Formats: sequence, structure tokens, C-alpha cells
Amino acid sequence: MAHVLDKKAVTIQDVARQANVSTATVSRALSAPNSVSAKKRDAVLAAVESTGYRVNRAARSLRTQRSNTVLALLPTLGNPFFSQVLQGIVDVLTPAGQALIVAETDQINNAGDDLISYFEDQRADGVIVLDGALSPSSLARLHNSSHGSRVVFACEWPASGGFPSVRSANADGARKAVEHLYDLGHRFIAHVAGPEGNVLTPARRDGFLEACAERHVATLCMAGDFSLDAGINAAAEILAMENRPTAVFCASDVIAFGLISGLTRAGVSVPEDISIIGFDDIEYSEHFIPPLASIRQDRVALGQAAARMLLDRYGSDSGAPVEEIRKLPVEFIARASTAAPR
Amino acid sequence: MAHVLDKKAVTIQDVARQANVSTATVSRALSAPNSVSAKKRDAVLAAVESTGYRVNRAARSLRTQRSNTVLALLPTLGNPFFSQVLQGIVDVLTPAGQALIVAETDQINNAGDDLISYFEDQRADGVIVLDGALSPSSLARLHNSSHGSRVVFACEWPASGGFPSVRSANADGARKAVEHLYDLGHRFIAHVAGPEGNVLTPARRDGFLEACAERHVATLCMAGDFSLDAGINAAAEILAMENRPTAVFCASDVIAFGLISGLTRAGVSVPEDISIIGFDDIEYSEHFIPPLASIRQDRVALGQAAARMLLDRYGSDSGAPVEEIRKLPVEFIARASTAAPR
DNA sequence: CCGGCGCTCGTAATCGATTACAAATATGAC
DNA sequence: GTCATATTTGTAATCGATTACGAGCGCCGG
Repeated sequence: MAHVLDKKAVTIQDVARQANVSTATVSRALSAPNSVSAKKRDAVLAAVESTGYRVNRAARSLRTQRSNTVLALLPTLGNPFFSQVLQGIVDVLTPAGQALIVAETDQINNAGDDLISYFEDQRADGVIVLDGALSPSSLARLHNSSHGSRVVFACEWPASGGFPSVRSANADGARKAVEHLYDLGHRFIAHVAGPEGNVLTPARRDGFLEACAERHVATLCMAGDFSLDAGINAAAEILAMENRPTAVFCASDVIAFGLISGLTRAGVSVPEDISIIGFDDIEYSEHFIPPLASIRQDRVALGQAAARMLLDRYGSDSGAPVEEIRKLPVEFIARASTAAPR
Repeated sequence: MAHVLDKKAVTIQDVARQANVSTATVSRALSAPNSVSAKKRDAVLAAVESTGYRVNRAARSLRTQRSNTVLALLPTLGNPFFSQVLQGIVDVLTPAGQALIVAETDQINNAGDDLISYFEDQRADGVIVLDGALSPSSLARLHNSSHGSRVVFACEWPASGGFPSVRSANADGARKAVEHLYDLGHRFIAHVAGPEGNVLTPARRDGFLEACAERHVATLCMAGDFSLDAGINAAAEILAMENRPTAVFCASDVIAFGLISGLTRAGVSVPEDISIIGFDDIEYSEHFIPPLASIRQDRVALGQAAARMLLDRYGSDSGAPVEEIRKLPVEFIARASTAAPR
């Protein structure tokens, strides 16, 4: 109980001396208790307690060649979308004794800090990438290396494939939005897409177009990105049209906010004049005015699933990465931003 | 240029052999280029290049007793407020060669994972805490240890003081909100506070009360927390009143969203009937309907300042923590959620 | 030409754990 | 009781870097 405050750091040697055993026995008592007699084990545990011993991670990592650390790579930490995914990752990693370090993609793609270097200098022994736009050279190098099997993508994925990933059922979400609007009676639906470089953009757009085609619904796709401005621009575009769509499916809630804001300011009301559905179901959607119908992705579950998939891979270390795609279901959340067309 | 793909990991020995020098020279050529002759330095650099050598962090940490890693401790990663603070932290840390690991306070306060253990087992050599509600026992132990000087608080701070911290000028923000409302003509202003356990709550409330007292403005404080529900509850409370305040200053934008949502649904319109000001200026405030006036905190700057303060402390390692409080200015952002009272 | 000073550089110790191997001890079958 | 086998335990090598120490060498003043 009594922790030795300060002095020198307590090492395994100190514990061994105190317990009258060798350092090997201390190590075993802690990591494989069954391989040691009850008597010695208790002595070691008591000595650990009384000295306040904590294993030195650097020393362990050096010897075992495992850092017990996972790197999460994000496009930008500033985007609140990812924070809950991170939480899911931490939820799984921490109980498994793994630490999480975070870095931004820019530092990988632009600065010389190659992704593979995180493996090579033992900073991490696994990576969860939340960005489908990793540079192709990084990807190729990773794929050819022995570390490829310790990479998992979450939320997004590389267009070229080849890596395991966890993602939401994006096309299915788009389909659900279309179904809902179709059932309300809409026959001309627009879509404000995400940025062209992003893999989510075609996934959602294709799901939208396919579902509309099946139902002979007229469509219109507008270029965008996931920002408020994209919605505001889309609003301007729609306002300038003669024949306006009666509903809009947006590739993100944030786009929808911008769109609603732009339409409302111009006197076009939602949902009376135009119905709107977003994607993501972020926290504020429920309390936006009007509350925004959306496709909910379970972000915490995405993070958890990705972390688990990564840890599973640690077991079966086959070398090359295997493309294993896990799609998590999404849910349509009905709210007051949709209604039957006039 | 030609990277050796896979094989065994390249070690400093390999580089030394290739360059025909000792490992000591390789180490020096990389960490203190001036202490080595130009000829050998070039040979080493060439060998590093041709072998693709990367220093093994675990080995370095073990030898130097520094992990070059900073721990960021958050109440919960799920809260998007912190993501931009984290970004600021990373902005400063990465160029300084420091990695960032993140953990949640729960795991420190509840699980046995003591904060000080991050120092003791060399997982981190500095900590940035984004939570004022660390358990007192953790704090005390930290303060008495030799690691106390490597802790910096950001955004929040322990009520008991004693540690350096970076924070927004919370009271000043409240004052600015009151000034604005007073100038519009409001003489009865309510405040929806944050949660009682949080240090930000009294900071903002006291600033509010003081500014109101100076101007002989009638006040009303409502208990709350930083959630949407707190705003919705406050709306109900206000709707039930005979003499309603003409303006409400909320301890967070999220509270304000809930409040506006609750008032609007009941037919009370903002800002015609009641003016509302939030705190934080989160991204959505600008596009809420109506756009929400707020007190802007520069979250990225908070993170940057905290990271810099921590790194500065590394230099002057005096042992005990010094209470140094750095308050970053906040800005009042005028938007359509306020107007003169009827 | 000698001695001293200042650079470079290499040898080897060191950080603190894990673990291969062998030694010591316990267990069980006959 | 003996011998073979199984279980515990200790000794010492090992992971890959950094760095104290001292050797070697060049330069300079006297």
C-alpha cells in the first residue's frame, strides 16, 4: 500500500530482492501466474504491492518487440465526427491493454513521416485508418510490407481496396432515405453529394441513384462536400431552378443544415415546400429547427468493430492483408424535416 | 532510396557496418551532427538512406528514460468540444517530435489505472488534463511526486488549484454577454448554468452575476449541465413563469439550442420574445435558426497554448508544480438570436 | 622536439524487462 | 527405493539504442 514516492524508479530487480526470488520469477508471476508456485507468487505480489512496482513499458517493448500501442490516423482531429469513433476505439483498446496514439493524415501524406515508419520504429503495432484518401504510395508500401496485416480501415476505405475495413452500409442508408421519400409521394428527388475525392461520395450517390431508378423517380445530383457551405450553395442552385425537386437527400447532416438555412432565409420552408434528409444523425440534428430526418450511423460501434477487427488480426498473423469488409447497419430516423409534397 | 522491404528490422548496427563506423558515431551523427566530422557524417547519412534505418523508439526510451509521448486526458472522447483542442495539441506536439496518446478520465478515476502510473511506467513524460474533476487522491499524489511539474491543465482546472493551466477568460465572456444584452435594453436576464461539479460553472455564473450587479440588472440562475436537455428543461421552467426574463445567457451553445428548441415549439419566438446567447461558438451556432449569438473560445489555440506550456516546463524542471494561469481572450459573436426587448 | 589541448571516434556499460536453457526439485509408477 | 518425468526456479543472454570514458590524432606554442 505504501507507495514509495519518488526515490528512484522501482525496477523488477527491487521486487526480486524484496521477495527473495529471481527477476525471472517476478516476471513470470506477473505475466503467467500459473507457472509459478503459490508461495512464490504471493511473495512476489506482496513485494509488488509494497514497492509500488510498475513495469517499464519501454523495456518490455524493446524485449518483446511489441509496443502495445495502436495508431489512429485521422484526416483532421478538428472534425467532431471522428471523436465518437475514437471513443469506440478506446473502449475496446484500453481493456485490452493497448494504448492509442493519434496522428493526422496530413503529417503522413505531406510531411515525410511515412505511415510505415510507425511500424518500423515500433511506435505502434497496429493502425486504424479513418481516411480513405491515404496517398497511394503509402498504401502500396504498406501492402507489400509485413505490416500490411495490421492495418484496418474504419468509416472510409481506400478506393483501390485490398485492406480490411469496417464501414456503415452507406448505399443501404441512401436507399432507406429514398424509400421513405417515395412512400410520402415524392417523384423528383435531388442529392447533394460529398466531395469527389471521397469514397463515401459514390457509395451514397450510387445507392441513391439505384433506389431512384428502381422506382422511376427523377433525380438530380449536385456536387458538394461535407460542409455547411455545400448546403448553402445547393440552396442557391435549387432556388434558381424553375422545376424544383420536392425533396433533397444530403450526403451529410451538415450539408442539410446549410441547405435548410439557405432555403429558409429565402422564404422556402422545410418540410412544407421541400423535404430534406441528412446522413450521419449527428447530435444536433434532433434539435435543429426543424428536427432533421437522417440516416444514423453508430459511430461508437464503428470504432469498436474496427478495434476488434484489428486485435483479431494480431492473432492470425498471416502476413499479407486480407480484404474483409464489415458493413454495419444504418437506421433511418424519421423527423419533422420531411412531409408529403404539396 | 531503396528501402529494404521486410527482412529483419534495420538496426543501428547495420548502419554502422555499412558506413564503416561504430554505433556510437551513428548515434552522434544523427542526434548531434556537429560532434562528428563531415566525412563520417555523410557516410552515416548515406547508410541510413540506403538501409532505410529508423531508430527504435522503445530502445531509445529505455536508455534515455524519456518516452517523447504526452498523454491527453479527457472526460470523454465522445464530446466534440475537445476534438479541436486535441488538434491544437497535436499541432504543437508533432513538430516537436512528441507523440500524443489519449485516455479517458473514467479509466483513471474509477479503474485502478492511476494517473501517476503513466509516468512511472514511462508511457508518457507529460500530461495535459482537459478535466477539472480529476479525483483528489490522484491530484494529491501527483502534486507530491516528482512528476507534478509535468502536468498542465487545459480548458478546465482543479478547483483546489496548485497546477499550471490554460483556460479561456470565462468570467470575461459572461461579462461581454451581459454588456451586449444591457446595451440592447434588457434589465432582467436569466442564466442557465453548467453542472455543479464543474469548475466552469461558477466561473461563468459569477462573471454573469457580477456584471449584472454592477448594472443593477435583475437575475435568475437555473441549474443545468452542458446538455440539450438542460436547455429544454430551462425552456419549460421559463414558460411556466409569470414574469419571464427578456434574455437568457446560457453556459453553453448546446444548452442554448435546447432552450431555443423548447421555446420555439411552445410558440415563444427568439429573439422577438426572448434574446438568447450561448457560450463556446461551436460550428453549428452560425447556422442554427436563428443563428446563435455566442462567446467564442479559440479551442485550437487553447490546445496549442497548453502543449507549449507543457513543453516549456520540460526545460525548467523544478520538481514541484507551479500554479501559472494563462487566460486566453474570448470574443462576443453577435448574431440574430438577440434583439431589444419588446 | 616536447607537452598540452581539443577534436573525433570507438569500446563497452547501461537502461529494465523477457525468456532460452539448464539446474533443482517434486511427483509418480513400478 | 529407484528411475523417469513433470514442475519450479535461477542464470544469463537478449532486445537496440545512448553515452561515459578513454584512446588516438592533429595542432600549436615554447
